[in-house]
Amino acid sequence: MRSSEQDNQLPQALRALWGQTDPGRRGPKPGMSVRSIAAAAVEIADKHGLEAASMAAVAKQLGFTTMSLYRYFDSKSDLQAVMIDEAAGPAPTPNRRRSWRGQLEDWARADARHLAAHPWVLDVRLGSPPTGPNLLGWMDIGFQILHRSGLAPQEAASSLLVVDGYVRNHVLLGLQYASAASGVWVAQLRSVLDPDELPAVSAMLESGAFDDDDGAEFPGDEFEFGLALLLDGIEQLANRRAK
Amino acid sequence: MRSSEQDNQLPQALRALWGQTDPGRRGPKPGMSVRSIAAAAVEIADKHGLEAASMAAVAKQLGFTTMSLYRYFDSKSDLQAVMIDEAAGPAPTPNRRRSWRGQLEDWARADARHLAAHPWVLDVRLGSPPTGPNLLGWMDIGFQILHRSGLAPQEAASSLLVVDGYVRNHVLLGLQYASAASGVWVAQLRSVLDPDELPAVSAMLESGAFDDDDGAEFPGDEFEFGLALLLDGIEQLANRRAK
DNA sequence: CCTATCTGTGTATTCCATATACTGTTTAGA
DNA sequence: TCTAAACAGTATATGGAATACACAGATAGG
Repeated sequence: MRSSEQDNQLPQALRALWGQTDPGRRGPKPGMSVRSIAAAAVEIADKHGLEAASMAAVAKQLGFTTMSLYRYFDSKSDLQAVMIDEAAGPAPTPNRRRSWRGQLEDWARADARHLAAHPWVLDVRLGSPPTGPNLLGWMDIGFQILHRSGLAPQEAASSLLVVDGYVRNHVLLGLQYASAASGVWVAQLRSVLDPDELPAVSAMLESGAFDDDDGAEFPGDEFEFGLALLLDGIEQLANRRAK
Repeated sequence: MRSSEQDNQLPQALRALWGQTDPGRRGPKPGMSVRSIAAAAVEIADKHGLEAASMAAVAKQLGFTTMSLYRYFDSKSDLQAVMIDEAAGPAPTPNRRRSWRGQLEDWARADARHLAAHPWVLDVRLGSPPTGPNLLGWMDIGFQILHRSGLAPQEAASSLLVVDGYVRNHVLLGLQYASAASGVWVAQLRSVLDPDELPAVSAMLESGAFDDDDGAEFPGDEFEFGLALLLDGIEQLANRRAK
């Protein structure tokens, strides 16, 4: 029981991230910090996946006991919320020379690179929208860019979510389809698929559209294809608004 | 060790779904089936979330012991793969009167309704693309629709993935933002945000773009907005192809 | 200086996925 | 018809996870 008044507060760990530290400091100084713990957890997740970042593993990495972490985080899911913010890092600054569309493309590519570097981020299921400084920083930059496109606030918000959603999904699917197991997947399907029942998928399989093209840089052509699709749509809307 | 020859096979549970049953039936008849187990698990997940669908809980629901399930599934993640297929159900048949664009809209809306009915589906992290009959059925219908748009196979595949990704993300965000906790989230942000550092997010907050509009039907306007954006892009591409 | 307050520890609980060995059943083949 | 192989479901055990709770020592405000 921390604050019995109104429990609509942010979790303690998140408040710490925003520098909100209640001054009543009596006992010993903390030996760790919310950020340092999250950083250790990120390191583990980067190396061995989200599952490996258990409370015990993180604590061990820092040389403390498992339970010590609970002085900083109410629960593991709070830790993960901060991990995500930590992994995101500060938002990229847009290149002022470029058009809003170009800037939004850059934003999306940076987002994609970040997710590709920390794929486990996609495994974390948050119960609420982001509340960490870094993630809100990304959001802020995105809104700034779209603001200049002339879209109404509502539309800008929706558009950014669409772009972010696209990026997340693309990276996720990329991990699923383009992995080394992709050839395996195609083979598995072939062994089981009835071309009469699922003609379109079968045809797609034969067309080679699903075949491995690894060795491609990231973000690659597929990514740009979909992104352009989206931005076409947004631009069209913005032009309509401008008239 | 099941088949030591080539272990690029589908997991036993998935093969069972496709009716591939190796005939050597000697012992007693199975008292359950891959589908019935998955159905029970879906029921639990629908009611109490994915976490509640533990092997023990599912087995208990069916009146068997935990370990009995391992006769049907090699691992829990296999179970979840089948759960997703089970929850998806058969793909919707497109309305032949509508244009391909209209049919694709319908497809996306059906997808959204399905996900909203089984939100836990979004929590399942699959290591590979779908391999179940129902999900491939959805895929097939989607490809059929896009085939009629005149897009090349590669483009059709990408486009469908983009649409599906959009739907998934929209539902996910919908659960996060539009939940009853949304007002809470806005309040939390207000308590912590510095309008000088994050001007665009702050402005967005004040503009009311994030305020609760629950009681809205699903899929709602937001959904249609983004979907139209996407389809505009796809249609443009298809027109370019048609020329 | 002393005591409330805070940090980190030790221990225990509960839940989970899953390995392994076992019991009993069915049926193919002799 | 007999019998042994193959199979269904069970019992038991292991190791790992999150986290509750009570405590030991440190620190600083009064």
